[in-house]
Amino acid sequence: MKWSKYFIPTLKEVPTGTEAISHQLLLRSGLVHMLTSGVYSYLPLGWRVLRKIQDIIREEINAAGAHELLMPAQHPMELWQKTGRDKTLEDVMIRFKNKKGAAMCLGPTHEEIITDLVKSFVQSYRQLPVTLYQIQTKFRDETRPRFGVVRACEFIMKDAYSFDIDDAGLKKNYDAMYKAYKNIFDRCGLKPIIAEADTGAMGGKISHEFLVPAAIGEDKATDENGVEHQAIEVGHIFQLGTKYTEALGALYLDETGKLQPIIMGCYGIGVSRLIATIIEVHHDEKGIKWPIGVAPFQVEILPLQVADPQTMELAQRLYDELTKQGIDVLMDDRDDSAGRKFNDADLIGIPFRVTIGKRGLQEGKVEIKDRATGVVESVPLEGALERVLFLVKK
RNA sequence: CGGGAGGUAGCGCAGCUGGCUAGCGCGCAACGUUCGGGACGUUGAGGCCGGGGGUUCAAAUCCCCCCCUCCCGACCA
Repeated sequence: MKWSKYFIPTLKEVPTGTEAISHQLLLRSGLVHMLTSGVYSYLPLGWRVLRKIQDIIREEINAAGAHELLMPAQHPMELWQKTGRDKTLEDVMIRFKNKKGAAMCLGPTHEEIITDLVKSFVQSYRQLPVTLYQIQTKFRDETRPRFGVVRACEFIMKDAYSFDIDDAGLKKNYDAMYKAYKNIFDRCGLKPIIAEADTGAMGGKISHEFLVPAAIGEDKATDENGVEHQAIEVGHIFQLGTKYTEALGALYLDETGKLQPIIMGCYGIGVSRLIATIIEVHHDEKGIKWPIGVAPFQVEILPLQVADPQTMELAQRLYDELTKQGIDVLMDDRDDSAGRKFNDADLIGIPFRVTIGKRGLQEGKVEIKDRATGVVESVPLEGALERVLFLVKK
């Protein structure tokens, strides 16, 4: 991607009314734009990051044996009345009446919907277990949205639901998700503290929260040394049991021909919250330092003299070769001052930066900088491609 | 929902004890000079001063009501 043809509206100054570092950097690096409190657009660069995160989630959740689907965002209230959560979640539900006068809401979560769906198709123990998930927008009318996308009124969530014939099956699925979650957060460059937690309005007995220590955390967990941290909840998994399946009549016939309620688990990850959490953990005073797995681009090529044919020819060649190798490359081809291009590069935090300038070219060299470590190396032209490939794949 | 802070150009801000045509920096457009860490000069475009009502010869500025945003707390699947 060429910067001059792309859409990266960076901001030099810290926007008013922002406190959280991640909120400031999300806005300054042109990743998101606020429409109203707690409601955000994801700009091209931010959307790329979200898609990278979603790809990681899909890989790991699929590997845990779950199948992706997509459920509706608008729900009949009738379904929510059956579990009583029309009352317990009343405060956050965005409700409306459709043209026919039916009471509806925008889904704050999907236990009722998935249970109703599974009930329609599953009648026998032979059809179980099954785990389904989606990555979808949730709607919650938060009393107090906070810290940009950390606590938003509209946000992207990965929600998975497992259905089993017994507790042993649930435990197995639960453990598989637990492992998948560890892999996902690890690949996102996060090291969450995993804590047993209250099940709250979700119901069920056992649950674990995945908490990433960060200054703006809304939760507190306690780590293995007994030290309390401020932390952001990025994931939460629940062994729900039969709360929803009994309320909604999701039953199956067991081997003996007896009707039994399906045993359920649910597993959530705040996808859009992750982007902020990653920034909270990976940044410095100059900007974001994306972990390579979620970076919008892996390499930024920064030609300094765009009017110089030799510089641009080399930049273009490197761009083409890296792209051919499947690397996501951003080339800052703007005819702008070196200072601005360097500062923007630091701000948007692409992991590896290749600077091509007259100074280096006279010695037949280009400069490769690792954004995370700050290490700069000067490499000969002919070895540049190999070196970048090595660094990216490491 | 309780408490606090704020709303003036795309962004960051000044002006606010009423008083010239509403300013500054950044950004944006044009031209010229620059060209390895947010360059410089000249010219220019861009404002219902959050909205409504009131006081006054005169309101960004004073009074009343409303809206919006942020922070702390309560709440939080």
